[in-house]
Amino acid sequence: MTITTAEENYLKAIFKIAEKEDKAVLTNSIAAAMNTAAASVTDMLKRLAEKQLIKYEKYRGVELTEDGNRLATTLIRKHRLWEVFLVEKLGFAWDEVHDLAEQLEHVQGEPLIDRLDNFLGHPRFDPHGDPIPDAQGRWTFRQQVRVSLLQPGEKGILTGVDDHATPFLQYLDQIGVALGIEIQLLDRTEYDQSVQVRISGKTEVTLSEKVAQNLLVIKG
Amino acid sequence: MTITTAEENYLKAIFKIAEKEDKAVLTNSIAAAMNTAAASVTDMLKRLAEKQLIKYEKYRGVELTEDGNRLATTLIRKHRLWEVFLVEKLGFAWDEVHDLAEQLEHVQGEPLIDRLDNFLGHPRFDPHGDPIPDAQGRWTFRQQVRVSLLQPGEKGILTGVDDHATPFLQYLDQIGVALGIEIQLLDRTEYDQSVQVRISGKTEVTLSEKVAQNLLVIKG
DNA sequence: AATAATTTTTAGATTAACCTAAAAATTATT
DNA sequence: AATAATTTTTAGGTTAATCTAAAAATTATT
Ligand SMILES: [Mn+2]
Ligand SMILES: [Mn+2]
Ligand SMILES: [Mn+2]
Ligand SMILES: [Mn+2]
Repeated sequence: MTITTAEENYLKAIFKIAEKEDKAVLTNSIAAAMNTAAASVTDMLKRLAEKQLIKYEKYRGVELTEDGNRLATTLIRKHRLWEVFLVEKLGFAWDEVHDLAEQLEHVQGEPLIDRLDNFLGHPRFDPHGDPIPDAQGRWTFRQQVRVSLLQPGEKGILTGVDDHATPFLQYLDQIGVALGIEIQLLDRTEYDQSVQVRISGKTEVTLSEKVAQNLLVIKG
Repeated sequence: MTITTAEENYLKAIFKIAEKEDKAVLTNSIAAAMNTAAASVTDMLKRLAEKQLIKYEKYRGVELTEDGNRLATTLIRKHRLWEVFLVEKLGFAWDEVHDLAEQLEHVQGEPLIDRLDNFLGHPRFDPHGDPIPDAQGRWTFRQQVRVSLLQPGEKGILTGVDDHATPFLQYLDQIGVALGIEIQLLDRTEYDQSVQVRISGKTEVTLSEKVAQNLLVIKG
């Protein structure tokens, strides 16, 4: 049984939606995530169910089977390892790698990804701070908190971003925010919930609530 | 106008056939090279002609246009650069990389291949000794000769192999033949045209005519 | 509970890339 | 030149992946 690129992409989308909300994943959420018509999703769900990669009940939504989960996890592993390669080895910026990784993740061949992992030194996080499951599909969890939830005086190390879109990442570059830096919350403006923060113990900048919500730190 | 993976593969096949024989490339040669039915080739030729990537005259065969030639050249460049990456960086053997490169060559994105080329140090030849066209599509030519055509006493440096199949490459590994080694022809047996050669000034082995025909050296 | 709104599925098409079998064109042989 | 053999194209189908529009099922509201 062979699995297509389209099928892989659906499995990944289902995995990511299920990650957030723990109910069954509905047709429309998938359609939204994949930018396809709901009818196309129904079509694909039938095929995936046929291949035992999801459990599908008409009108009730879907759930990944163990096989489906394993495939989705591997795909995410591949995507994130390629992103590390593109940034660490080829020198791409963190806002430039997603679309390339979307293609590279579908290249088939187990030895390839194992050797790539080895070449990169078994990285546990990708350039956006997202965890990379290991060859056995195990995840690394971290206790992260949004900058928007810090109390004045509290600080943390930036370990992730929630929004991966180019304009956001380039904005962060511009104000000197990168993974690994220290962010201290100085003050919060009640009116719009914007926050003043100190970056790396030096620069002070104001971040909108939206920006602060997309920055994830480990406190301390 | 977007180009599909299948289209790219046809262009490459046409390029490679045209490389050997200088007449127009016929439907059946393409069908043989691609392992598809002749009718499928005709189908594709119409599409490629529609896109101005080939000049196609019914029953008369095809020729690449300038656009088609450029795309085929780029595809070969990508294929061979990825092969260098897989061998040099990931440690694959030279007989293991072709199928992976067949997939990787279709990953879209100009900056990717330029950065990869740079990362690899602008290699001019792939792991099988085949030339890698540069970013402008220029080829490096070398004056190579088959070991089967050497005179007794003559020697050369192995710079290429004509057959890329795994069994052949593994056989070469086994007898200690690799790119860059010196091969000296000691004697030829008239009966079956097999040759005795000295490898790296040390080992002596007998090569069948078929093997000797697939080894390319630069004399001297 | 009946009706309205929303979500999901079905029905029917389309496109790329393949296929087999039959027809047409070209090339080789008598 | 006529016939036979070969090559190529056309005709007609299939499958995966998409779409729009209509029908059916579920959920929300009166
Ligand atoms: Mn990504
Ligand atoms: Mn990422
Ligand atoms: Mn190859
Ligand atoms: Mn090669």
